[in-house]
Amino acid sequence: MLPAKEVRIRLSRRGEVLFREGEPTSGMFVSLGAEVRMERVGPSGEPITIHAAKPGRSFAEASVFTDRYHCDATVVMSGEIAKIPNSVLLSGFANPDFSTAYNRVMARQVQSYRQVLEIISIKSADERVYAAIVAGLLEGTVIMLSRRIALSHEATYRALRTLVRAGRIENPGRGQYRLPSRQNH
Amino acid sequence: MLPAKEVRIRLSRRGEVLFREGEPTSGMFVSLGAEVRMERVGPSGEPITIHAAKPGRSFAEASVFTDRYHCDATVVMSGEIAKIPNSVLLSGFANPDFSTAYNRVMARQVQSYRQVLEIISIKSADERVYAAIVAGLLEGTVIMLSRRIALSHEATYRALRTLVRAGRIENPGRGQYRLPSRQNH
DNA sequence: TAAAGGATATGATCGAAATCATATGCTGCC
DNA sequence: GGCAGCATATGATTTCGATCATATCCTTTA
Repeated sequence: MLPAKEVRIRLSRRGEVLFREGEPTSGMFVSLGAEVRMERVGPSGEPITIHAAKPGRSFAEASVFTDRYHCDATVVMSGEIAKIPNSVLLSGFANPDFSTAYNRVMARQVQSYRQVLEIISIKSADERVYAAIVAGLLEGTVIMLSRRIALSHEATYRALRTLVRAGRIENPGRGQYRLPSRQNH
Repeated sequence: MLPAKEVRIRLSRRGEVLFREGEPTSGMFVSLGAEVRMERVGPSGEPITIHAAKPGRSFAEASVFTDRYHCDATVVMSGEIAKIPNSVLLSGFANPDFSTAYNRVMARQVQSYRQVLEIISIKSADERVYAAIVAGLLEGTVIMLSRRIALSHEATYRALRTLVRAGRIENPGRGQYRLPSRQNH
């Protein structure tokens, strides 16, 4: 739906700076394999992380609506990154199909963020991990899950163990966890 | 940009419920003068504030892509609220100007959720509260802030006190907190 | 104007998660 | 094959936020 030749895909190396706070905006990005951290410096000069974009996620979507980037974007894990120039995205809005599809993506994002937000608000580690598994957040390693739900990985492992012992989840093999197949009608 | 006659504007009174979790979606809303709080009840029955929509802000934007509302919306301050039916919004995507404007709103939402997510991931109460203030999340009461950043209000008050004592924020009056005006060149 | 309810504020105690520590299994790679 | 690095896993200790408790201030309302 977007002109493919306008979307540039580049391999970005760890340490590379995609944009800095205050620079004129040029476009939004979609990480294909890289991990990018966006941060601002706080009033006392300390870095404040705004967002950590992982592979498959987009970032700087608001670029097209503002004239300056409001944070720094640094590549923390090398990988490919696609860049969609402001002009391309803007002209994409003239296409109803693109507009609808893009908005669906954004709406999903909002929903998923709300869900994670809710899960993180659960105080008990056991219930938090359980809710995360129910929500399908256990993709990849346990450590990645633990970071997603703002819990130490030790606490996450312990919660998983507790849930297994309580029969609320299954542990078919080392490092593998899943909801029980509900034969229990 | 949208057919005016399709957009219903109503005066909503404090305490009125616009929609409840689980109800079929009928449309999204834009607050003109009202303040609306969206919350869900957590697993332990405690209210979790998802979003507090102030005058000029829209909410329930995902309505058009989902069939059920996922939270309760209650009017906490009387005022006018516009309702945009799903069908109207969908046809609005045919209009490039509307698509662009609407996307601006969504991009802002995504940005704000990401930021809150990062802030909640900060373990230290002091740093969490400080980051929240830097992010401009201290609107309304301290208790509302504490719920937004998933911290008990007692811990939030204590963190505020610590930050004031450390000179990182100012406390010009009871219940008032703000970043220092940086005369510190 | 008095009462009620909510926000602000802070002290005391407790428990759960963070942290530190250690060990093993697995995978990639030189 | 052997080493390095990372994920998995769990024990021990500590710390910090949750919780309970209490008091004042302020706004609303009866």
